[in-house]
Amino acid sequence: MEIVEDGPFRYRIPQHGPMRVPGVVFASRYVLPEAAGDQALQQVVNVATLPGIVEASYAMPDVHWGYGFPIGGVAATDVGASGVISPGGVGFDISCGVRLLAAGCDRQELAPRLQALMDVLGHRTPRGPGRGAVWHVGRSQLDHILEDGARYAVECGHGVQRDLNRCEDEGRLAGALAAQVSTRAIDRGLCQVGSLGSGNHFLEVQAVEAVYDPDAARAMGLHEGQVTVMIHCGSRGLGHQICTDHVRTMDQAMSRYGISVSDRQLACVPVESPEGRAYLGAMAAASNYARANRQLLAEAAGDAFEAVCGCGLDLVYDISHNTAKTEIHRVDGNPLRLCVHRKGATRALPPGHPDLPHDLATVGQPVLIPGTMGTASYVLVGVAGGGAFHSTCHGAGRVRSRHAAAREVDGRQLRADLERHGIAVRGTTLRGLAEEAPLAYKDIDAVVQASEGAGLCRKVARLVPLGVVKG
DNA sequence: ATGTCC
Repeated sequence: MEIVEDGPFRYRIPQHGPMRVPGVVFASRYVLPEAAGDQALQQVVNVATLPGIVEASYAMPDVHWGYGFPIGGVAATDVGASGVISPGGVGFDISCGVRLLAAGCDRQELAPRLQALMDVLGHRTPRGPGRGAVWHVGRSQLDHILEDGARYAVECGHGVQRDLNRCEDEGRLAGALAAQVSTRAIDRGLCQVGSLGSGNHFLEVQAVEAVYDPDAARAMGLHEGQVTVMIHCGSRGLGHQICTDHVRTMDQAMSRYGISVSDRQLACVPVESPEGRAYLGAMAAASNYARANRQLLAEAAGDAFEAVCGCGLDLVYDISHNTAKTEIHRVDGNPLRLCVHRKGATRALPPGHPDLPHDLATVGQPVLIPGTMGTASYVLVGVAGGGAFHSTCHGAGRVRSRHAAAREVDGRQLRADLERHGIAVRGTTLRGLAEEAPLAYKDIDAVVQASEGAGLCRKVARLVPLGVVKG
């Protein structure tokens, strides 16, 4: 495959064959080979063939192989030109995302209480595959969650209005259609509201190690030495089931719209079709479920801090990195209504954007980047002129399969190494720990450097782990 | 990511 270096941190895959647009990969020379090592770049090419795609099939520096679309992929389709929506461009974990909370204490104050805090957090945070939840709800309450997301959780007393001001979409994605969520998806969702899940999901207690942009950090409520909590999780079995259901529907419906794709995992239909509207309605419902999920976990973490440390947690921001959104963007000078797929990619709105909370209007939108377990995480911010429809990376990006990582890493040794570095671990299985070993991921510092170098975002702060509750 | 296959 031909790849042309177009500029610093920017590579292009020229349009060829059935591609409707070129591929554009944001990466450094250091990060690119890792992306090219698997099928991810072929997936960038495959996405470029989808009906209605505009500008380019984009890949962020953390790109890696995924279901149909690469993880770390961004693709926008022109809704008015029969542009398509594809569940594979959102991912199985619909609205998977990150919430960052700022604690009212610094790391020195926390140090003598860290183990006790981790014990309480470990005890109160449902995790692992299957059942277990902070909030036990019935069918009618679940319908409200699907409709109103974190807003409903706050209405029920699980948080305060300020939380919603610091959530993407104010904690509620409009357009949810509970009727498009199958009974099986509902059943899976009932017993998981307020739970981490497994895999790379986690709750981490961190400290702000470095501040690169003091003004932005101050506006976000962050300073050097401060303790933070990062929660990374999604829509659990409910979102997974919705993806499964609608991929099947679209796979069967595609040919009626004259669409054929090279990979069945790219199943898609026009945004403006009954099947497209059904998926987007169900996807919005799962998004709201994920946002309520993070709201409930944050409330439980705040209770743990109050009990052990005598201080609370304030929300910095909550943002998803697996979504499809209808947005207006200029393409070749013309404003178009686009369906922007971000799969393992984070929206990064620039200063002055109308969707920002008013107290962050001049700062830009916080972008929350979870690193690999035991390494750093980042707070970034959107910048003016950001490419890929104002998108950036979402994390380190996997470079080794779970299987390979588990084969190469001894979970017991890894846990001992983390503890030796002062990181308290409240984990799940040792195998689960081994699968998330740092060697299975790209270097988060290199990914963030490439994202910033490509002009997609700017660094605000670097966070280091003090303790981790593993999903 | 996921009651890691209905």
